[in-house]
Amino acid sequence: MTEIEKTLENHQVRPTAMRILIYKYLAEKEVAVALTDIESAFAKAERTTLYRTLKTFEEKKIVHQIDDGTGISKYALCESGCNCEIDQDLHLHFHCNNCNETVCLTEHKIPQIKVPDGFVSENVNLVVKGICDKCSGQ
Amino acid sequence: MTEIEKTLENHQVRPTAMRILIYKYLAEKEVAVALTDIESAFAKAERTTLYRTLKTFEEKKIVHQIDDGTGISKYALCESGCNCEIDQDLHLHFHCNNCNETVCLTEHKIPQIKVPDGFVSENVNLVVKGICDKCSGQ
DNA sequence: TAACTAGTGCAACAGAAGTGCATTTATTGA
DNA sequence: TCAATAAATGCACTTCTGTTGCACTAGTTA
Ligand SMILES: [Mn+2]
Ligand SMILES: [Mn+2]
Ligand SMILES: [Zn+2]
Ligand SMILES: [Zn+2]
Repeated sequence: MTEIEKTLENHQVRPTAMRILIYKYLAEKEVAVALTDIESAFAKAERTTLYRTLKTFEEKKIVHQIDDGTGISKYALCESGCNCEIDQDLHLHFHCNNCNETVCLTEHKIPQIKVPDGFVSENVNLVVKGICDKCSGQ
Repeated sequence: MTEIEKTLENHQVRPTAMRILIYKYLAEKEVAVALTDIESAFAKAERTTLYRTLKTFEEKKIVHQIDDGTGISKYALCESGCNCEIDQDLHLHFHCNNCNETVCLTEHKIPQIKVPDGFVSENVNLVVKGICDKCSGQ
């Protein structure tokens, strides 16, 4: 049993061939991926299967969904520092206006946000847009 | 010439009947509105007209678009404190998980966010989700 | 092995966003 | 004032993303 298979089972996800492939793909990418990205990477796979795999991964906290403001859902593996389970203390995301890629900045936590009286904050989504390290050329 | 007509012309938007109505609608609502909201408020109007009116308003800085993470674009009038023009110093938005409405918290500015070396921050989108003042009951 | 459960493939649908083009309305200037 | 021009609107259609229903297959369990 491989490392990936163990990881999946730890999250109560049965390690099917497709799931292992998708997990590998996500692990190799350093950026958040959209469903269509996976779709074009696995031309032979069915879109629905990929879709449901992502949903399962999300539900079982293997990946977290990212709303980067493009209108397209992105997904990235939850790593240490992700803290998806507790829905608190989340990291921020960076979307590059040049290469259009979105990355997790897991080491950058979202600061405490004050809201007016009467409002109850449950969670926070923070996306910084600009130029990423690869594109800024430095 | 009414106040609204003046406002539209100040932004280089010709004050047609439809535009004035939509502006009024936006001004009366305290929450951010989606295209479909306007659509149902003006049953007789054409969706494309409403769509293009919002685009024009956005382009001319009469409204700002809000991405609240629901996947549906919302729009709200730019007021003093909005600062859309300079794409900096923006306010945060609050999305209620109960009533599903999104409001501008114009008085609440987005704090300065640090990004890693090599990354250049151009703008920031911050959405707090939770329970709004009306729904929290206090 | 039989019964059951989970995963996959295929088809179809829904909603939002966007485009092309003809028609109507408003503006301009001869 | 009226023709030429430009802007706004209405209608039809398309694309894209996400989502669901259902039949079939593979895997698990008793
Ligand atoms: Mn992330
Ligand atoms: Mn706002
Ligand atoms: Zn980039
Ligand atoms: Zn509410």
